[in-house]
Amino acid sequence: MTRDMHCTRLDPGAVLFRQGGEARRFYFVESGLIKLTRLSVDGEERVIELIRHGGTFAEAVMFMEHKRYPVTAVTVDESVVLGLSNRRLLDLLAQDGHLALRMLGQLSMRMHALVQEIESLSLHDAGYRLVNYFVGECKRSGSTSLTLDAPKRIIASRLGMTPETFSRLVQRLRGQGLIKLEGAVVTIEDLDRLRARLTAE
Amino acid sequence: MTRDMHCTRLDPGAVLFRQGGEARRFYFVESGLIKLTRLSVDGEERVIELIRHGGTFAEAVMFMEHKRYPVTAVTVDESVVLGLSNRRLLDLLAQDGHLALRMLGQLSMRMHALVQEIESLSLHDAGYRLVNYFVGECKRSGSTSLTLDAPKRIIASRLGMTPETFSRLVQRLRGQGLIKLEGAVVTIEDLDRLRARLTAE
DNA sequence: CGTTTTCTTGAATATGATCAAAACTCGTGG
DNA sequence: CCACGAGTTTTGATCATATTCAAGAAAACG
Repeated sequence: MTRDMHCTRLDPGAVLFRQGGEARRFYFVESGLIKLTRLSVDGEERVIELIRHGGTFAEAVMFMEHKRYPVTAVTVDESVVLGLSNRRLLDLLAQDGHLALRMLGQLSMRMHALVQEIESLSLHDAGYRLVNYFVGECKRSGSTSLTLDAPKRIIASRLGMTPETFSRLVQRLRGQGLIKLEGAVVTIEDLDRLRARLTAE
Repeated sequence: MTRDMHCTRLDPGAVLFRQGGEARRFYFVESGLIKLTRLSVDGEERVIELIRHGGTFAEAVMFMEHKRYPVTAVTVDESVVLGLSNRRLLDLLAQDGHLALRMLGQLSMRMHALVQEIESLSLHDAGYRLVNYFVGECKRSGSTSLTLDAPKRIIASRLGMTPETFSRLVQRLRGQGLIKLEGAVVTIEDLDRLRARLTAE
């Protein structure tokens, strides 16, 4: 009926919104994969975050005075997203007193992650960041292997390095017998030795 | 009476809380200057944010499940801060429905800044970040000069570079007649030419 | 298949870090 | 007022990491 809530299926490469555009709605990911990117003046693109099933994004912007998206959102895989208008969100917040607290919690987690990212970028080298990513993904899934669910060049950008560097570092880890790589599946061979790199060195 | 709200005067170098510590309260800065830093495993420190008069910090953490400070807070100058307990904040939120929205707004701004920082770190070089800082400070104050209100080594860390690099870059800008430096006061000589560096190059 | 994009590998380069030492600042006490 | 010492800043020389450019291999796509 109203247009303040709508569910859409999107092809890969579809643009949900652009950095700097007026923020009218925020999104919930039903399925698929969305990349949030930031463009520099000279057109370089950096992936800030990857959003998967169950994730929300752009919810933060709704509460700013100048409602402009700070990032561009583009689908990586075919995705189904639920969009909610600014207005609708405010209604929901009014109805449910706890929702605001839950959102504050969400944003806090997000901020925490961003702070970690900044630390990582300025205090650690690319090798560290890559290993940290592998170890982190394994911890999340509880498994000893992980699937790169986006093109490597996207992951590389997400980790703040070029595809070339990413490739070289992966090769090196392979050469040291720490990981195995079959297509998009990374298997950790020696998790302990990998973890050790994050503390010592 | 209760200890859920207290105002303190602090000498320079005082530690308000440490990264990883249990988050019991958040803070409001009456006067002075606070640095929020992040420590890497090998003890390197990176300044994430500088908080001045009127600023709040650590308010985000209150809403997370694992309430642990993600940064360390240390006074740079003598400062007066107001501390509010977790409990007290929740009371205030219950009383004032709009407060939650205002806080969401605050956090959004903060997140926006962090995203910008990540972009800046991965897409731009140190020279860009320095100029960007100068231009940004001037825009904020409306003036054509700015005072470095913290030791240069702190500013350098905030900008994600070493003191040495900071010093060298400032010298270069001076040599090009773009800025003037007298003690801690930076005067912009040629704002247009400085701004031009942020777009082109 | 042919075409396009992604990935890998190599060589050269550059930016910023590190190490080291000198110059400067500033507070303290003789 | 000057000397001293701790901390900060500047400057120089060297070095390392990651980027860039280029080209070939592999994979994805129609």
